[in-house]
Amino acid sequence: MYHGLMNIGELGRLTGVSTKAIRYYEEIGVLKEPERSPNGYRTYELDTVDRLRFVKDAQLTGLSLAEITTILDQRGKGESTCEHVMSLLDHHLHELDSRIEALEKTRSRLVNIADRARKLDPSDCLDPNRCQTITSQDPTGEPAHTATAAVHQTPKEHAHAH
Amino acid sequence: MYHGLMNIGELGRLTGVSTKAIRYYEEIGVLKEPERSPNGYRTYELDTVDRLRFVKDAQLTGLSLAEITTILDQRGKGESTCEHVMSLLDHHLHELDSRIEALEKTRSRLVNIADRARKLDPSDCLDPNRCQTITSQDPTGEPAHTATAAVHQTPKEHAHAH
DNA sequence: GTACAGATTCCAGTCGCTGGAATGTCAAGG
DNA sequence: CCTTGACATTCCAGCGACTGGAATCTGTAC
Repeated sequence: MYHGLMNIGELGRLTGVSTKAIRYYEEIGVLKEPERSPNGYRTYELDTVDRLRFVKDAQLTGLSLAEITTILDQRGKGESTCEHVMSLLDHHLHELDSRIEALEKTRSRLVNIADRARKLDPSDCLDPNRCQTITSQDPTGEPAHTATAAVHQTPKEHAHAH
Repeated sequence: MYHGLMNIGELGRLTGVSTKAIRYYEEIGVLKEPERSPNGYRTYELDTVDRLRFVKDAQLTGLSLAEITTILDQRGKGESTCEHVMSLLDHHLHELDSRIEALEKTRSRLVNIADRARKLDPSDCLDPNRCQTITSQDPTGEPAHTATAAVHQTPKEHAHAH
């Protein structure tokens, strides 16, 4: 403990990252391969904690693991990457904005639909290939198929988010 | 054309869904298997257009294909599903809200970081396992690791969105 | 000895598709 | 008849960021 060496479980506990994820990071090159103790266990040094936390923080800002890896790699070569990081951040700020915008559009669409649904005759719901609740064309005349594209670019969350 | 039969490309053109996606929908049971013409081509009837458009619209509201399938299936059995749909919609409204909230948190975090970065000494950036720009703990004292969880539940969009 | 925790590997699955390869079909034009 | 080209078919692989499980080993405690 005081010697600054640990194996994967401890590293996971310190960083809040699952051992599965840690091994995965190693596999895709986010984390470099650690030393192994004679029994084959991975042994990490304390600074890996920092590294992993960096990864977590960078993810939090919306960077992909691939992008994080490029940052880490460039840094490893001793090059200043502030500008690199800044431009990535800028890029992601814009992406975030458009994602938020798309979600809000979806949200208001959903609210509209729910409102309309509450006023509908439930017996209409039996029509085999239509559902008033969802399918109905807006009386506002909004063309469903141009509006469609925007939100298509903002797919779903993964199932493991639960 | 006037007989209301078409093959997959035409269906795709009418709905704005790729042929790949259509076959995929069939595979996972969103669309039932169509008739085949003697040459083995799928032949769709006109009402499939409605059905596919329903799928698109339902996706727009944030429903997963699995959920859409349950709606379609229940409807096929002639059961009224308005309540079912409504509760799904309600559920997704809440989900949407928390996703938007998470994104906005991320956004403001990002803006903070960028602001702070602009005031930093670039030479600090060479420290091997830290990056002032990203890693630094907020002086506001926000505990990075509780804040972390929320956004972790809102993973990234897919690369094909471009 | 015998649990039990924790480590290792590999394989499969998630979600909603997309891309590509290898092959077959059909209509038009030379 | 042959070729060209646009369509169709199938299957296999991959994206991203993991998670879950199986089968197997290691290490410690009782």
